[in-house]
Amino acid sequence: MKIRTRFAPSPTGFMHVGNLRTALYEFLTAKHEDGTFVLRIEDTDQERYVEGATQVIYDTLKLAGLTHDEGPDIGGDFGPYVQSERLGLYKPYAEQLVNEGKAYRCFCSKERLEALREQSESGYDRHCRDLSAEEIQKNLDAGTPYVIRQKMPLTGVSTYTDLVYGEISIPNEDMDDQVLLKADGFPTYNFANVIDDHLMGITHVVRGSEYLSSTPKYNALYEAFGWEIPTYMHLPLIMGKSVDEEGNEVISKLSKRHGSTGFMDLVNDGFLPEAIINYIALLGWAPSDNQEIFTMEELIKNFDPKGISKSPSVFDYDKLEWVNAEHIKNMSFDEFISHAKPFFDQLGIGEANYAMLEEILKPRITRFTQLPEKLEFLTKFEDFDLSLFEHKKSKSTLDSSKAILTDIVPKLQQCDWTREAISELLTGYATEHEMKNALVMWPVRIAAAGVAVTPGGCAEVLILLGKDESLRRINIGLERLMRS
RNA sequence: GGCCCCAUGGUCAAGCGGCUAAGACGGCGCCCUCUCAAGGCGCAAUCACGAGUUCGAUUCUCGUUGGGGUCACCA
Repeated sequence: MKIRTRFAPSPTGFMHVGNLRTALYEFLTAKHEDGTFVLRIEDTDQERYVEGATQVIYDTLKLAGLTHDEGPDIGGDFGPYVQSERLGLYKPYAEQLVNEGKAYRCFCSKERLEALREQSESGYDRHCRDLSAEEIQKNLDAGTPYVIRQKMPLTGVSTYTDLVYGEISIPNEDMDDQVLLKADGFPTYNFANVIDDHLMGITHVVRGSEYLSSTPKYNALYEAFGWEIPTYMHLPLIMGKSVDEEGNEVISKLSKRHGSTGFMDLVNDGFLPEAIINYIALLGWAPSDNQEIFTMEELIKNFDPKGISKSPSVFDYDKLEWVNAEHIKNMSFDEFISHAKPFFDQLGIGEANYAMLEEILKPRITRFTQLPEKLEFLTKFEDFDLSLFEHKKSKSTLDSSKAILTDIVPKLQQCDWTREAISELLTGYATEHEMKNALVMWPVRIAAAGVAVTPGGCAEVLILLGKDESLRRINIGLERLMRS
């Protein structure tokens, strides 16, 4: 039988990386076995409805490369895939269980339940579980609102096997008679979930470990209907580092206060979707070899639930940054340029120097959003501190700079403006005067760029600036040195 | 608090009764080098604690401690 997994998010308008990782593992579990990945929108919570939130889900999945095979937008044989369009479907199932004596109507008021919860620390007292037929009829006649609860076993232990955590056992007495149908006739989340998963033929339920202890409740439902229980795969949680009021570093479940942890936030910060996917795949899972950089195809091929760990893992921005840089380094020339072009355009950089830009920038950025800052010297040139000309390691001083620039400017004016020619000119000058390259390169680069740090060396800086601008800046620098 | 789960360096982690306890990120140092990166080399840093089982425990069992999750007519 083909594996079928589903991603069942609530449209909240925000896709947390934790949810995204769950979706990723669901996707990988299915695709590794050539199975089917289903998208189901769980939008039954009217109060939390957010305009356009469903679109955020589609956009995120598309950008992340988690393409679903069935879903509200593309259809499939098990629709509808939006829970709000399935609302009428659940009640008959609940009533079936009532008729079979596996569930019952509970007429208890919310006030009673609340009071109950306050005094006894245990759950519902099963007050309505054994009402007589007369009592039930009386309540029905009186129009008392009711919910439908499932009769849970009173004694014994429920056990199931999770693919990640192994055998999990829960004492039955700890399980409440769970509500299946609410007073408004709508199903509870748990109930709808089981019905939908069964009706949609879901074989593997992949979800966060917060469901570990409530899974026996789900199983009780499958059993009541005589349905096959799916394979479970619970995932360790993703944690974040933050600082508390006292300034101590604390580690807790990932949330908004841990910076940008939404997928779209990360993308806006310059992280590549494929790098984010790569990184979160590694959060809580390790391949059998030591591979760290993966394409989606490789993830699909290598994914194995055996490598999923049980303990929570901390989201590490530094490692994400590194993964992102690796993906950039693995890009082809065209890929690199297509990502960089918007920034180049913005800075007015033409295609002429693309080849060189790719070469010098690729190993120097970890995110494309750093491009404007790296190239800022091209458009911004102010009077800089002359001490920049001093550099111990190159043995560069104000005097040496003055002398070398004076010598070099006329030669540069005659020079062909190519990388090779400029390099040859400068190294040739150094050799001729028995100087280290550094001594002559340093002042030229500083004078032209006006900043200490540039991507690429002297020749590259001069090429990027162009002959006129380079000479203009170098002359300004030289004049300032003369005056000092 | 009850119940469930988890526990290897700062972080991600390999390990599955015998190892000098992998690897990666980050940190530090050196090399390369016209700056900064990239790259190369190296260093520091981990089995939470206590009992067992065993010839031998990071590995198996129990307990302690710590962490997380969960206890709705919310999803």
